[in-house]
Amino acid sequence: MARVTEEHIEARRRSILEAAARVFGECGIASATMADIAGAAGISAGAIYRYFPSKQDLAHACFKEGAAQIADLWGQRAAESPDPMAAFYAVAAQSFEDLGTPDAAAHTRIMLENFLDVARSGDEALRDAANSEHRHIIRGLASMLGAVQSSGRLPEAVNANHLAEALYAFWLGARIVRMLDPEFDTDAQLAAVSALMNAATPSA
Amino acid sequence: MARVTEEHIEARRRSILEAAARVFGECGIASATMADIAGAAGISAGAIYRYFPSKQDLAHACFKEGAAQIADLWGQRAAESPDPMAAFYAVAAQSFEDLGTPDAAAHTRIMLENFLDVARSGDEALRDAANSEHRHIIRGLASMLGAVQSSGRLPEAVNANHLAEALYAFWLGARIVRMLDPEFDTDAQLAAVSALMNAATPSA
Amino acid sequence: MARVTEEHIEARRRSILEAAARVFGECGIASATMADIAGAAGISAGAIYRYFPSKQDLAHACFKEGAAQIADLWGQRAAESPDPMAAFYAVAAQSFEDLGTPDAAAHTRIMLENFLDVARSGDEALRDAANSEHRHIIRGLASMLGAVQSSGRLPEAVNANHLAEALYAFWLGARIVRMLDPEFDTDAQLAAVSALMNAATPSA
Amino acid sequence: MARVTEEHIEARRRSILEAAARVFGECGIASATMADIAGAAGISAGAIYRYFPSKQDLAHACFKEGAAQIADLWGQRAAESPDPMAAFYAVAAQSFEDLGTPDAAAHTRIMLENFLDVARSGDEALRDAANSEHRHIIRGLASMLGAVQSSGRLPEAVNANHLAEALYAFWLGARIVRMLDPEFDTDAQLAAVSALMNAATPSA
DNA sequence: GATGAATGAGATTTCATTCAT
DNA sequence: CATGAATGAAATCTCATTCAT
Repeated sequence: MARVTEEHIEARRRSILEAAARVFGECGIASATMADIAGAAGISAGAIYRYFPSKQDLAHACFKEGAAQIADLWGQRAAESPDPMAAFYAVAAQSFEDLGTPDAAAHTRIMLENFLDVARSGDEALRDAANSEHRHIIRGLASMLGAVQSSGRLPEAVNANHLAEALYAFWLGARIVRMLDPEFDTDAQLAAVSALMNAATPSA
Repeated sequence: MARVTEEHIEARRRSILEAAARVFGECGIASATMADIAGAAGISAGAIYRYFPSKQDLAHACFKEGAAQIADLWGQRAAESPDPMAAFYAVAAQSFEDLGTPDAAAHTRIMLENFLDVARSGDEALRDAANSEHRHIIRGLASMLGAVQSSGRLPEAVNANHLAEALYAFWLGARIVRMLDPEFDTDAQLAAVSALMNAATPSA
Repeated sequence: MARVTEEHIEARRRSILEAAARVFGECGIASATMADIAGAAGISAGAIYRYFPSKQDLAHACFKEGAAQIADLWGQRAAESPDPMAAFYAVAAQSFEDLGTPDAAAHTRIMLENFLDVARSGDEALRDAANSEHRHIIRGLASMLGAVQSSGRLPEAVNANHLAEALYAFWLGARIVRMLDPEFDTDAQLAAVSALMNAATPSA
Repeated sequence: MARVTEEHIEARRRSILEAAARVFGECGIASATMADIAGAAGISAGAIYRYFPSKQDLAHACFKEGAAQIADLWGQRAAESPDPMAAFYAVAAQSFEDLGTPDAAAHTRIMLENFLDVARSGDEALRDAANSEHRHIIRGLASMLGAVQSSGRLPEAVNANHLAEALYAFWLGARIVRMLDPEFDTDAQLAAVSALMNAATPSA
């Protein structure tokens, strides 16, 4: 019985989280009301407080959820792809494409709102948490690029770590522009970057 | 205090705008109160309404102010620099550095909030306005890169327009990461990108 | 306090309505504050908004309540009285007397304020609604007078419809003067009108 | 010089009063703003305070202005008409017709608002002032009817004073209904009342 | 004497949160 | 456990009124 209840509780928690992500993404954290979220989750407003102590906490949980999904995406693709650079293109292309789906678009917006919150709160811990997300992805990218460089397909003159950072920044910026402008042609941009890297390859 | 000079009025308007940018940047548009802004501007809350019809309008004016400053920066640097690529590095380096100043940091945050607002409102007109900002800068970048390509310092295999878009996305993403992580080494990233482009230069 | 009975909710609605009528009647719709009404109803100001979407709507509901009471009074008396003219005197005397009670006085004031609102708003629909109230009562009066005339107790030279309108106007005007001047002797006036009608009766 | 200034001041006072009557009549005293009135009078908001100590006082002055006009109307017509009853019809018909003009309509609305104010304020003095207006007119009407009665054209069984009150109430009520419903046929009502009085005349 | 910018005191309305049922 | 009615603390915005110019 306890087992079942526990699962039930977890399921309820997830459904609230999903409803919240949908609503926060749509309206923004500040504009969304607990009643909206409760409605979207099919429960009463008061019930939410059994699962999350406050609206703020709920928003935070939404962000962590989204960040985890992104991290998964990078980690998984990187692991399963034999060609490191292909992994980057695959992940980037995938996440750009995902922006067309309402859920991923909502997560992008929540992520941005969270960045703003973190940037504004002087809270070092929050900042560190957010930054470690970036760094985690960047580290993955850097190790890919290191492998590429070792295989001679990236000139030694280029610092792999810094290029990884630049690619991450590109990926983040492109997601944002694409969020606003669906015609922003991220595939073509990826192709241009790819072409530039190929051209820079000595033997190519 | 009637019959005040036109300049006085304009100065008051500017001081409200600056106070608003400071406060909005610090707290976020939704959390900032008109009383906060009035306090920062050294006037009463009601007085603001003589200059801006609503909080929404005030926020919008702040955003346009910031966008205009950015546009100026790109336009000016591009015009005064003999070497096109140097202009990009200069603008990028300048704006990354500016993020250290409270004003520029505030404008970056306001810009992001505005992006979110625009993305959420289905308003096509708002969206177009925001996108034309991006495209304006990208066009400038693209013409720089076109010149670089004509002079043989960028392989023909790389599409200059798409690379310009990618560089813009990089610049936007880097600003955001840097906003969160002051140690994000944008100069080194610029150097890496620069090195990559040099390596790709045929004669190099 | 969830899962409250339907009756409880309806009772709460009524208590707000009564408090509002009391306060609106006392202070005027514009001067009365939602806090005043909430205080009179023994709840918080915010709670009112669960039952009425705005102050405007609350005021409108108060007016309709009062109008319904008046309409009831006319309809009921007319039906139960065998002698039509006696019904008019009874209704008029009753409503004049009621003006002494705080509730009826409040409703009279609210009615007047509503008349003003309607007269000022160019809204045809509002105007029609208000006018149909008048016409309903006048129609009742006219049919009474028609019966009187048929029985030979009102000269044919007098148009029953127009006299009904005049009596209605008298009734409305007398209510207003009496509202201001409690010594305005409406009973004596009714007697004078009655005497005039009797004198006009041919066979009398 | 002093003379001219004094006249100038009086003229300014009047123009403010007229503008206020227009605006108060249109919007209601509570909704009208001092800025609206100032705009209508072609001066600044602050300037009004040189002529009237407060909005409340200005509203009161407007009411007195309107009351004086009505009193003039009754006094004048009564004096100049040889046939007393004809005077009543003339005044009534005139004031009903006037309701079509914006100024008279505005005054009617202001009068009603003032009635409400007076009824609500417990102020005995205000109440007495308003009531003496009524009584003044009623007294005039009563003396007319007394003359009619003396000449044998009104049965002794009818109390002239009370009938005068009833006619006043009719006149007031009819003005209000007509204000809302321009098709309310006050002339026909007057004719019906007239027919009734004729029918009641013994020798007729 | 006139102006109109500024103030400051609300008023309506909205919600996150609590807690009786 | 869930519900949703109620609270209470803002926050935006409006104006009558004042007073420096």
